[in-house]
Amino acid sequence: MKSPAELTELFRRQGLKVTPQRQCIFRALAGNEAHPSAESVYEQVRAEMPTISLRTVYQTLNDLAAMGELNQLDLGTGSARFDPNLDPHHHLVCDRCGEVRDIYADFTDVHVPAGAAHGYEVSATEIVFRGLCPRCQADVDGGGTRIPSKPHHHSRGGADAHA
Amino acid sequence: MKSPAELTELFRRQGLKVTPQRQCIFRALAGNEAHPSAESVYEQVRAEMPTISLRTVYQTLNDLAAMGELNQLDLGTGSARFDPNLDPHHHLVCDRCGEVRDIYADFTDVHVPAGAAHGYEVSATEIVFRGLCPRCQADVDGGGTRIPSKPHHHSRGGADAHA
DNA sequence: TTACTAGGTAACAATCGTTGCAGATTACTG
DNA sequence: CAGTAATCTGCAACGATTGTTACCTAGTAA
Repeated sequence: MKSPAELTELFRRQGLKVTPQRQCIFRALAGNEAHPSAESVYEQVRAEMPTISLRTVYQTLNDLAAMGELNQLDLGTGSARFDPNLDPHHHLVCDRCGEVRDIYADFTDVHVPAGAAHGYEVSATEIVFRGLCPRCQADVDGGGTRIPSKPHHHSRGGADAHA
Repeated sequence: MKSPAELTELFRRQGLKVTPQRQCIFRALAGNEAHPSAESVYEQVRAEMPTISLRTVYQTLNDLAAMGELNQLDLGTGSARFDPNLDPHHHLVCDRCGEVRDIYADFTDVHVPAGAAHGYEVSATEIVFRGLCPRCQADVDGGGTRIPSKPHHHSRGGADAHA
């Protein structure tokens, strides 16, 4: 993702206003490798701007995603995750706490076998490795942060792992 | 997935009762390659049992998934999808209508590069190819079924594509 | 067949994540 | 510095899924 300063300029060029709320969100995302959920960004931003609304966070995150400055991921952790890392990469997800880590590797040879595409025009390939993070391997029964048994619902910082 | 008859026996062995509702759901899933959502299975089953509740469908699908007789997928289409196909395979998803198709190919060489696992114990690898199904390629602006993701609401079996 | 009982079912409410709205507010322009 | 359109905030609304509970029934023992 671009730097807060570059995003500021980009927003202006697009006729969008650069509000303190937005700048604060830009800062919260800069270099953020935690793949935060909207709720998580909200918590972080709220430390600096206690009156910001969750609605505004969603709004800005969606705007950034629409502009391609942010990737929105749905990894089955119950809520959308936002990834400022725009380089081609894949993910490693902890089935228990929902932590997400980036995986860099050349998987350009992974493609739909000829004849199995069913006429689809494939535009993206996503590879997700699932398993247990080291912390959860040790904490198998314990009370650590956990993804709700069944997918969907709840976050409370939970999805962002024991980060 | 096992046949309705085999599932019936399996449920009995587990001390679970085999009700007409469950058998109806077993039948709805047998050989179903549409990767239906709970709502979709509900619609299908309701044609035969108009009084069945959506709650019962969820309950049974969850039971089947817990027993490993069904795979629950979260492909970012807005709702969970259930896949009776237990053979190792991957998926092709239409970004517009949410249709899902199975892809069989040997991707056993796809793995987390040594040293990039961050200590994770990887238990599964999921590959999702995203793009546009042939129908949506032609129907780019039209009023065909669409994933509700961002736009307005009102769906009704929407996630199951123009099936 | 009949009565029993562990489970199941249906209907309803609640929860979580996310978005639609409406009125108050403010960043940018002239 | 004022005008206007874009934003912000708070809250209601929504879709997907699960909790609760009061009846109901499949499977079984008698």
